[in-house]
Amino acid sequence: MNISEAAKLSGLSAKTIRYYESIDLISPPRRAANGYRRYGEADIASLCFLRQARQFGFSIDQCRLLLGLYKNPQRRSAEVHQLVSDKLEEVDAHIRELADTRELLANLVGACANDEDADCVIIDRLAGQKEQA
Amino acid sequence: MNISEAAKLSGLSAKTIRYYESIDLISPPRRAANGYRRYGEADIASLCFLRQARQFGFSIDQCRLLLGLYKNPQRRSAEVHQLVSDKLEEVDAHIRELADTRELLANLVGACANDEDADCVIIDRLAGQKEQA
DNA sequence: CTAAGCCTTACAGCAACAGGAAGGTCAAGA
DNA sequence: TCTTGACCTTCCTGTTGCTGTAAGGCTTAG
Repeated sequence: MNISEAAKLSGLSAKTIRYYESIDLISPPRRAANGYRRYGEADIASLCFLRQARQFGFSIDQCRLLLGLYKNPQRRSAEVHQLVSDKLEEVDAHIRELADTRELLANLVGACANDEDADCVIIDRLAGQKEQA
Repeated sequence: MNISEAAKLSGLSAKTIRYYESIDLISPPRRAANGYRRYGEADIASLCFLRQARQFGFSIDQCRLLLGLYKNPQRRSAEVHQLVSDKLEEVDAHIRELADTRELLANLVGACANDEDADCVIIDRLAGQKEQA
């Protein structure tokens, strides 16, 4: 099948598929006589795998590792488990960071007069000099 | 003062300060006879303001607006309030998204045998075809 | 005189694509 | 047969917010 059908089946865009090929994330597919890319079932499976992994938040490099494990029948599930728990920690850290930011913002929102005056606690706080902490 | 002292006082890097100038986020400072940038107190205040705003998660474009309000004595605090509540919603949305991802990952981690076997529920789930939902 | 430590500009690169230009190909209809 | 539209190809640019590096000039101490 051509790239647009591969895109439809995998849920990725044709652009993305070509991009994945350009960075050697997937192997180059066969080409038809006219130069068009031809994809088979195994290709589609890899593309679906990648779409899922990306949706789970894995970076391209992490996807590279996961795809390697996916294609390797000699893998140990412990390796996969390790990758995924690392990712989980990563996401947790990110959430904690955002939660902190969220609290700071909520404080600002609560402190602002929200009226027609020029006085603004938010501006004042943002203007605070660098703390020596 | 030269750029490196401005950097120290503001908490930004010299690179970042030059970058902010290049994208017209801050106005170009005066220059000494030798071509070096010279910064004054008002410049430092703007730079500190920007560092704080960035730490609060505001994008460069949002910082542009905030800085405009900061420098405008005719501002209405309601405008500032609006910008910050929008940002708060943005961050909340991001957190919700990450929380969803986190749950999915936690599920995977829990379901994996985590042993020397090649069988791996994680791989199986990631390999699932595109759902028609 | 030279070496360190500032400063300058300008270009390349990161992630993960999306958009668009310029052109080749293919199938269907008038 | 010609044309139209929908495919396909490659290549280049832009996104965000910088950081790194190169290649060179200024300044001050030894």
